[in-house]
Parts: sequence; structure tokens; C-alpha cells
Amino acid sequence: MISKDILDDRSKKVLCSVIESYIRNPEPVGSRFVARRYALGFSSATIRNIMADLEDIGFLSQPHTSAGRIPTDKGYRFYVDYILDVHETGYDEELEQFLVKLNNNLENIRRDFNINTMFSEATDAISTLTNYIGVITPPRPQCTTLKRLELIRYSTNQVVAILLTNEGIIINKIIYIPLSYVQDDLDKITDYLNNEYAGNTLDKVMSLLTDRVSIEKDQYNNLVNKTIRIYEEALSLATEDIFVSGLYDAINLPDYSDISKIKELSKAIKEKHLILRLLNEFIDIEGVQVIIGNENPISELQNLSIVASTYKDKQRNMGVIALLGPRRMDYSRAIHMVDNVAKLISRTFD
Amino acid sequence: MISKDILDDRSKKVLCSVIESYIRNPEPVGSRFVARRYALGFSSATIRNIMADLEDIGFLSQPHTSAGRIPTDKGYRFYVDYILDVHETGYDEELEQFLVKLNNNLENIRRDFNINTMFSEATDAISTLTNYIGVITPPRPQCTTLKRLELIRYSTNQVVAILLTNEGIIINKIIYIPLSYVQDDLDKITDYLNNEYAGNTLDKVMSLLTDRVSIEKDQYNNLVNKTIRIYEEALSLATEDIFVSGLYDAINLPDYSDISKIKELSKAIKEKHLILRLLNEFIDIEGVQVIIGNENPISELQNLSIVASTYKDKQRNMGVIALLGPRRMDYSRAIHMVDNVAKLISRTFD
DNA sequence: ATTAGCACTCGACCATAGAGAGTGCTAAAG
DNA sequence: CTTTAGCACTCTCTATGGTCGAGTGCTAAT
Repeated sequence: MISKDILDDRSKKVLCSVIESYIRNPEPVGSRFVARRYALGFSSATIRNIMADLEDIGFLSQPHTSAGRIPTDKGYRFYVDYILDVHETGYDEELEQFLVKLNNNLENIRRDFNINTMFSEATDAISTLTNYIGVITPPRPQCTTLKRLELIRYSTNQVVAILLTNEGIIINKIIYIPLSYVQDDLDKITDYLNNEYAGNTLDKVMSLLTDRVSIEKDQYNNLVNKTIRIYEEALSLATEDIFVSGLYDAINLPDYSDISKIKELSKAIKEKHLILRLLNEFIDIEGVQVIIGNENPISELQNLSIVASTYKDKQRNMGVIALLGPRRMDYSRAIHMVDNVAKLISRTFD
Repeated sequence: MISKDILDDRSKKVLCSVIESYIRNPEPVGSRFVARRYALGFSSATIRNIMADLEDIGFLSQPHTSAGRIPTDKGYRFYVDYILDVHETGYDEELEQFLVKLNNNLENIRRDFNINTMFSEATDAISTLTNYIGVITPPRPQCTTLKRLELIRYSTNQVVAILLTNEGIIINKIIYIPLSYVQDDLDKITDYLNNEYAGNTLDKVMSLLTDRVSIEKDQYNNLVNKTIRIYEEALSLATEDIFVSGLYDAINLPDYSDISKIKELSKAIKEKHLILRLLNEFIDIEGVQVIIGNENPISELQNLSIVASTYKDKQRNMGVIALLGPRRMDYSRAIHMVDNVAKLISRTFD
């Protein structure tokens, strides 16, 4: 966090002007342009001096001697801290309309209780509107409660496991069982396990099951043990996918007008585990978080900026929603977007 | 189909040389280059004359006066018919290795009987290797037999429907029921319906159900009718998704070195229903089919060439597997690939 | 402290020239 | 009659150089 007093008022204004101009239009910004366009009340020469100072302390840089200035990561950082601080809340007509529409949409989907569809709908929507990459992580196992697990016989050695949670997660998987069995036995065991564990978080169920297996080893027959293993296998599936969308939209940004940039971006977002790891760091932090370019601890993602927030049910933070974009991101807009969509999603969990 | 006798032997050789050179390297091909590189036994002047003839009958074209020639769609068509005819079977080490690997892979997946994973694995594999877009259509309802449909109570007004087919399709969906019910009733009805219909094709079940509803209208209670509706809803889901992958890979091709081309491509393959409609035309045709650029009846896809074949179980053609790429496609390689992968997939259905 | 003025720098743009690749045509050779 | 060597011609591509304009830093005046 850069102290906000490092700059006097004039410098702040100039810095913000440069950044906002550059965000609108990715061209180096000159002193003359700032003086005219933003009418700050000083001449271009004065602004020139201020800009030279801003370059000295590392907030701006020059692509070449006779070009204007562009923001550095440090400059963006100051700007973001500043707008997060003053809660700059410019009313955005388009954003409001979008939120109303998205809200209706999510509620309809929620009626059918399909959480996956809801998440992919939400990432699609935010990435279409912003041209940035939308990401949502699924509710973590601590926040997901078991409703029921059904096992349906598929063949002599195969069973279909279907996991239902109270949050609307439904997962199915065919699992191989190396012993033959009849459906009635399965039913008895699952009934028992369901009665025992329903209502607990997946996390809890998982640890209860491992305890049980280690204590009661060999006490039950093979099928029981195997069923518990199936339970565990199904539970572990519940929170593994991450919803990412918007690569197609990103090519609309001038920042990605070049094929090599697209390749880099597509490579970065293919690494879903990296993104998941990063976003999980945010899960216990309140409010919107911003990471700018090189601030990112994960080097593969250092050409991206990330704006993230959490969604929650009544008690606790469940998962993370984020926008990934170029450093030259419209942070103000992205922050509003993420903040509001996180709230919409949270609402569906009440 | 262009008569293969329209060209004398020399012309064929020249045409094939030009096309193969252009496929390898997307630069207009000159007469001198053909004479040297392909050592056909005539001088560049002779080849120049032949190429002029080939241009006259529309097999080659010139980007501008002093450039070499590039193939037209008609030229590609002749070439493709030619290699399909002579069964040009150049042994391709890389392809063979790939097929062995893919085969093991698919068999492992098949052990878990997860047909969706198998299809997406297969499209991923072929698009990674070729840099073209891999597509597979799911087995059509005429070729898919009902194993079982389970209905699990989710809440007072919601039920989770799980459809299993003998081919390994598993589909789940939450469905809203506008009346309250108890699980026991559901179980009775589904048991009855499953006994009645299991083993029939989805197609057949669908029509039996509609007959039944229209004949016995009002004869049963509300829940039965509603259950039948749920059955129908679940059945209709079984064959709607199409597996497409490889947009990421396509940007490695020089044909898509330009952003606008990428946009066009990604727009084209977003229209999955168009692709599905097109591929469904192939389903009753034996052998590998090729469509080149403007031959495509669907105008949105006229910048693509398509190589397609069918996969089948013992009795009949089930679905289609295809590669979509630029007109400048390596047809020989694509044909081998599609042909062989279709056979691999067919094998998993025996 | 601010600003007007000015010399300077550097990329963007444009026109021009020359090299190179490839053609079509003609005339000679087989 | 077919093939080929030779040649003039066409067109793209690249390099070059010159101009323009935007923007800077510095200095001197306000």
C-alpha cells in the first residue's frame, strides 16, 4: 500500500488524468493533451514538470524520449488505492441495467436450482460486458452441505454415484467396483450413510469418513468399505471445477490486437489450477481486492490484472468471483462490476 | 465430383506438386520452384505452360500477375478425389504413435464408462495434434438405448432426474414439479416406467411416451402425467451437446495469424447448431467425406474445409466425427486422422 | 511559482528506388 | 509438334531518406 500523502493534490489530479485517458485510449498521454482535455487549470509546461516528477518516483514511464507518458504498475496501484478509498461511485447507466438483467437471469436459473448453469451464466455475462475474463470458483467444501448421495447400479462392476448438496451442486460419476453387488445392499448402506451425514459440510463428512475407515477397518464387509471409498471419491469431485469465460471477448480489446498476446493470454488462463490457487488466497478477505501486473506472485499471470471479491451465504465466504484483464484495465468499472455481481450471487444463497 | 480423366498425367503431377507445396507452406508456388523441388522431369517453362492451363480450367489461381499460383477450391477438390481414389497411404510415424496412445487413453476412459469424457478427450487429442478444430456429435437417439431413469426428490417441488443409457450417457437435471409428492410414489412410477421401456432406443421411448400420454390422458393422476413429462424432458437432453475443441490450437496455424481471421473462426464454431446440422447430413454416408470451402451449403462455414466420418456400433452409424480447418488443410493427414479415430471410437462401442 | 518559447528528439508516414520472383511470349532446338 | 532457353515485363517487398508532428526538457520572462 502506497501512502496516499506521497502526492500533493495537483500531482494526484495529473496522475489520474493520465491514467484515465490511457485507460480510455491506449496511447501515451502528453502534457498538452492533459492540459487541454482535462482543464486542470495549469499550463502544459507545469504539467510537464509534474509529469517529470511522477516519472521520477516511478508512477509514469515514457516509451521513448519524445512520447507521452503511460502509467506503471505503481502508478495504477496508487490510482486503485485512491478510487477504493474515495469510493468513487460514478453512476453507470449501462452497468445498472446490466445488473438488473443479470439478477433476473440468475434468479430464473436459481429456480431450477442449477448452480453450474448459474455460475457459467454469470461469468459469460460479465466477460461479455467488460471484454475481460470472468472467473468464479465453486463454493468450497467448508461451505457446502451434503444433501444426499445416491448410488445406482450400472453394471456388475460399475456404479453411478450422484452427489446432491443443499447449495444445488449435482455431480455424477461412474465408478468401478472390483466386486459384485446387488442394488439392495447398496441402498441399505447409502441410506445409512445419508442419514448419518446429511446436513454436514462436505469437509466434515470427508473427515468423518476417513476417521471411520481408519477406526473400523476390517470391521465391516468389503462392500461397506468400498462404498465409503465411493463416497469419498464423489465428495472430492464437488469443488474442483472453476468457471472461466471470455477469451473470445478479450480479442476485442486493443491490448490483444496481436496474436502473440492472445497466445500468452490463452496459455495463462488455461492454467486453471494457478488461477484457483491465487483466488483462494482472497477467500477470507472482505471487500474487493485488486492485483496489478507484476504484483502477482504467480509469474505466469504477471501480465494480467485481477479484480476479485467473494460471494457468501449468511455465515461465511463461499467462493471468489474475479475479472482478469490487461494491466490497462478499467479498474473503476471492473471493481464496481465484481462488487455488485458478488452481491447478486451472494443473494441467491440466502 | 470432377472426372479424374480431365487431366493428363503431367498436369496431375504439377497440380499435386503445387497443392502439396502450398499445404506445407502457404506461399504462392512458382514454376521454377516446382521444377527444382519436385524434379518432375520438365523444365520450368513447360511447367509454366501447364500451370497456365490449370489456371484456365480453374484449378489454380494467381494472387497477382507476377506471383506464383495457389490452388482454388476446385483444385483442392480434384486433389482430394485423387487421394481418396488412390488410397494414398503414406505411412505416418507420428500418426501411428498418436493412434496407439489415443487408443489406450480411450480404453481407460471407457473402463469408467464415461462417454462424455471420452468424446472430449478425443476431440482434444485430434485438435492438439492437427491444429484443426475437432468435432464429435453425440450418438443419435435412434442409436441410444434407455437403461434407466432415476428420479430423486430434491425438495417439495424439485426433483433430480438422472438418465442412464447403455452407451454410457449419464445426464442429470433438476426439474421443477408444480405439485408436492413423496419419494415412494416417484419410485413406484419410475420402477414401472423403467421396466416398461428399458432397452428401447430413446427415440422409441419418446414416441411410446407421447402415444401413451395422448391415449390415456386424464386416466392417471397428476403425478404420473408429470412424471412422464419429466421423462420426456430428460430424454430430450441426451443428444443435444456437441463436442468441439481446438480454437486455441488453431491460432498456431499461419492461416489464422491475423486477428480478424480468428474472430471469424471463433464466430463460426460458436454456431454449434449449424455444425450439428451439417454433420448430421453425413450420418448415413459410409467412408470419409470432405467438404471444401465454398462447397459448403452453409454460408457461415464457407471459409472452412471439413473432413468427416461416422462412428458406429455393430448395427448402424451412431454419430459423426470431423475436423474443421482452413481450405489450406492437410487433407491427406486429416483424412487419415478422422478415418482412424472414427474406427477407434467405433471399437469402444462393440 | 508559473508559463511562454524554443531547440531538440523520435516515431509515423510517405514516396521513391532497386532487388527479386515469377510470368507470358517468342524463337530456337530437339 | 513439343519442349526449352531467353527475355522483357509486371508486381511485390524492402530499404532508404525526408518531412511532419507530437512531445519533451530547459531557459528566461512574468
